[in-house]
Amino acid sequence: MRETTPVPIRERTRRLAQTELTSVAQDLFVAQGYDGTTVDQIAAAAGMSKRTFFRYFPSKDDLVIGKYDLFADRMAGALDDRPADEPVWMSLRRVFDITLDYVQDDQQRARNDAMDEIVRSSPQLHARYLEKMQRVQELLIGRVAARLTNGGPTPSDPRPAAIVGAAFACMHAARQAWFASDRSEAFGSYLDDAMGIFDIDPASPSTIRSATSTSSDPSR
Amino acid sequence: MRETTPVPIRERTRRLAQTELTSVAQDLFVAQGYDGTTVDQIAAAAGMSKRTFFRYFPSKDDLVIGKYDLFADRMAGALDDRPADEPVWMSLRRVFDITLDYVQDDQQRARNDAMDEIVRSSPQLHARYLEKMQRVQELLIGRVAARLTNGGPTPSDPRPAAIVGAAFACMHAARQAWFASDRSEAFGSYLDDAMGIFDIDPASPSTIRSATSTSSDPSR
DNA sequence: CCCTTAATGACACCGAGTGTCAAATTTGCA
DNA sequence: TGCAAATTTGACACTCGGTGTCATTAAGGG
Repeated sequence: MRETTPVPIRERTRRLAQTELTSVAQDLFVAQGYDGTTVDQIAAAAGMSKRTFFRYFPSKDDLVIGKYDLFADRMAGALDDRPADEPVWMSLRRVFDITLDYVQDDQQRARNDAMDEIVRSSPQLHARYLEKMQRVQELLIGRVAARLTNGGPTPSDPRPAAIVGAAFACMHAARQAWFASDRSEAFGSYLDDAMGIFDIDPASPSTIRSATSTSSDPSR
Repeated sequence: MRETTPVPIRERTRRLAQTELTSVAQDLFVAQGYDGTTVDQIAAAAGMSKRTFFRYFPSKDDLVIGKYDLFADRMAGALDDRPADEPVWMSLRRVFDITLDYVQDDQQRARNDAMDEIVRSSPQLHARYLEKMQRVQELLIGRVAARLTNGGPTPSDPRPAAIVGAAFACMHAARQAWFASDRSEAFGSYLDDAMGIFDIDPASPSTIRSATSTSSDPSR
């Protein structure tokens, strides 16, 4: 079928170096903290110079949060795989399923949790994590918008972004709650609970309303 | 009543210097961009040294996004002012009203919009903005949780965070849509539209469910 | 007017990134 | 295998954000 390697050898060695750096860096982070670890240390531990490190990662942050880019593509693909006539809210719930079986073996899971802990520990990293998630949402918003208005595009419609944002808020809330729990219950249950609050299909394509209603506050 | 000045003179001159710095910096930002403006330039333009700048602001970022801390207190206070028996979703909608009359005179509004544009232009700033918003939400989540479970506290309940997060997602979506529009319609209309998607009261205290339901995907 | 206290500036320093360029390495090709 | 081109790497210097230190200066209070 393919005579040339689908992933050229350049790229493969490159990724190898990246995973090596990530692994080495992670050990240093858990030992000294994120801010307490310099790029020089990481590079030296991986047997390269600081300058070379920045040829593999655009920044120290990206070593940690770069993986979320793959995550974005995964979710977008998962949404595309959902049947077009499925209610959007349900589709999003199903898309979040890929966050469940994202980790299979315990070895990988432990490393993943360690990285998440690092992200949570540094405000700097957490901020960039939120921004990455925002970008993920933007990918999905376009698709949701296409579903809702399967015809003439309705510009400046807040509903797609609201729906996707609300879904992510639910996922985030479930995640927080699950982390705070004893983890005896499945994460999916928390997700169902959070998203179930808004369990009616929030916006069926038939009930498109125009932005005309203006509510006033009676108690002011 | 008070013999001593409620805001001591030290603090007043300090704030004066801060607003002066903010004003000067903003001009430089619009002229050269955020990243293209160094702290040295800002400090020099305000007639002080770099070191002194960092005595007024902990970082260059805080000069821009520091104001959102006040915003957080405002919103928390606004939520406290809502009647306790009001549906939570409605209360949140009302809390967002303070974002509407946040800007009164056009002069201030123009400066505000310029700052928002700066925040939007820099990924760095945008990330920190999102993090600030997260902190605002945490303030509100505690209050919402207290409302929902007015009795025994239910730890690791994803619903308060989900509700608040969803409300903010709606506000953010409305904001985006409004900015993308021709601004002929009131921002409040967009907000009503976005939040109206989830117009049933999402979680009345009487319908507290436990995290036991586990949905399965029939189409898999 | 003096004395205490706070604000400031100058300086040195650190860490994240970036540009540059020569040396080393790898790859493709004969 | 051998050689030339392309790529990778390391070393160096530099910028910028941010911090610690300390002597100098300004301010406030009696």
